[in-house]
Amino acid sequence: MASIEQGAVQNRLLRALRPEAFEMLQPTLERVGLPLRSFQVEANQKTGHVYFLESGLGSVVARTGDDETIEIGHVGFEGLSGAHCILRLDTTPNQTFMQVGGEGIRAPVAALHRLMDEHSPSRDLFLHYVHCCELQLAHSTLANGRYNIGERLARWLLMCHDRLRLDDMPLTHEGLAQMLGVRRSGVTEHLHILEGALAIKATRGTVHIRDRAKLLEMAGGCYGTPEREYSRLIGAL
Amino acid sequence: MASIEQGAVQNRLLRALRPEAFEMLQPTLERVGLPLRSFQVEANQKTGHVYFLESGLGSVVARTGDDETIEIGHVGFEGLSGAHCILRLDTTPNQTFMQVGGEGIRAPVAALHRLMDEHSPSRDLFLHYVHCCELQLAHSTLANGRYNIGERLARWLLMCHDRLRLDDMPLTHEGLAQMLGVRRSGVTEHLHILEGALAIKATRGTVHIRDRAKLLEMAGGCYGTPEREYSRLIGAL
DNA sequence: AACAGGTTGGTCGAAACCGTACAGGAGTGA
DNA sequence: TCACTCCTGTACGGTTTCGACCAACCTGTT
Repeated sequence: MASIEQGAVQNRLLRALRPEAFEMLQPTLERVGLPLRSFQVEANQKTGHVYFLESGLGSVVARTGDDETIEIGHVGFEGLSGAHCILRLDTTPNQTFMQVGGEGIRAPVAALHRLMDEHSPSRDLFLHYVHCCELQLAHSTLANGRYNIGERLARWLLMCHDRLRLDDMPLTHEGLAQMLGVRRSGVTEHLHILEGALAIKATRGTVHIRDRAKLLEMAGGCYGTPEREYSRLIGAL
Repeated sequence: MASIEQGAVQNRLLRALRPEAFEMLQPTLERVGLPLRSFQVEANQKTGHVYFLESGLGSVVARTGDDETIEIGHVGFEGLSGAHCILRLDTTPNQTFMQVGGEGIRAPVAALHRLMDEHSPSRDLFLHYVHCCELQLAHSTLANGRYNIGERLARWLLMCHDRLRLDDMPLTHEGLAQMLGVRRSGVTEHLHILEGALAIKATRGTVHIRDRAKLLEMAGGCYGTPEREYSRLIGAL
């Protein structure tokens, strides 16, 4: 296995590590493929590795007692899956899987903990990342409670666009509906509205971002705060 | 100021500390009153103390760019306000204030950090608490996205009941509406339904819990997961 | 060329929820 | 006692979203 150099890494958390910290982690790192619908974290099962995404999109999903589900977190090259490990937990009731396939770099949880124990700037970096996730989640709560489908959809597409860095995003209406927790045909309808405003172009299995500014406008105040906090604390994407 | 003894403390986090850890914190602790609507955390302003609640109920609220707000967290004697400090941040865009007045014990943030640095079981305790907050928040997202007002109201009353340990809870329809992010009259209507089911009795300014089991039933799967995780990780209430 | 499976477009009535408004009651202070 | 404020009950029309459906369509496989 070729060794992994910090300069060649896409993941923003790995990049944000100081070189000496990266060196500590480096021997334990391993590049892995992350195919569509593969799981990085299963509910209530011990998590052995954290996955620093290089490409693709991961979704963290929560489930209630009566099997309702919704997306509660979004992971791309700006983050990692398995954030509960940062909080010294080996299990969580939530699950994480790839919504859009990609690849990543994984590290054993023990190596992450060693780094956090021995290097406080790195510890703070990861803790701050947890805070960003929490903020993102807070704004999902806000979005679900106070905004309509059109605004939430625009927000979701923006968040996805941030993470995939592709104008052609491989997404289906059905997938979007599951993430947003709404009806599939509701998504279809609102995609048409966004398309009518020339913000996007939707074709079978893909959503093409045509005018990001327009999309921002249509998301209202629903998008933004967590993103600003991320760039303040961890760095611009 | 009389010194504070661990045995006499109501707060579950302070109680869960090992005695030697409590001793480290003890000289910095200070009992304070927490009147209705007082703020413990202001948005984007430096937080000097964390507040371990002894009684009353705190609400963490998020706000979007266009001034929509919603409750994203609930704090009572089981937790503390200022959880972002555990993540080594001195500010957060969210705010925390007392929804029901009470009292608490505050500690300087620096003392909290010292304890977390020098005593890893305490560090883990606080990190686990952050995880519980995150989980609670995740389920608020889920509730707002997938459950109707009646179920969300029942969930909120249960969470409040857990934290206040009072059957007569001082709450107004207006206050509930703001927390849930719905119309005031929607709350009135659903309180009547809960009352019709003999789960509660609502009088001016108070909601009386009459049949908690009934309330659990009416909340559906909307309530429970975060609470179970709290008792697993930190201890039964 | 036919087929199967996944994806999209669209419809229907029903239900939930909203914004707004107003009136009456309960508590509070002058 | 009166005036005032806060809280609660209730109503209205209008909008959003749901649940359930079906038809059409695209894409790769047989």
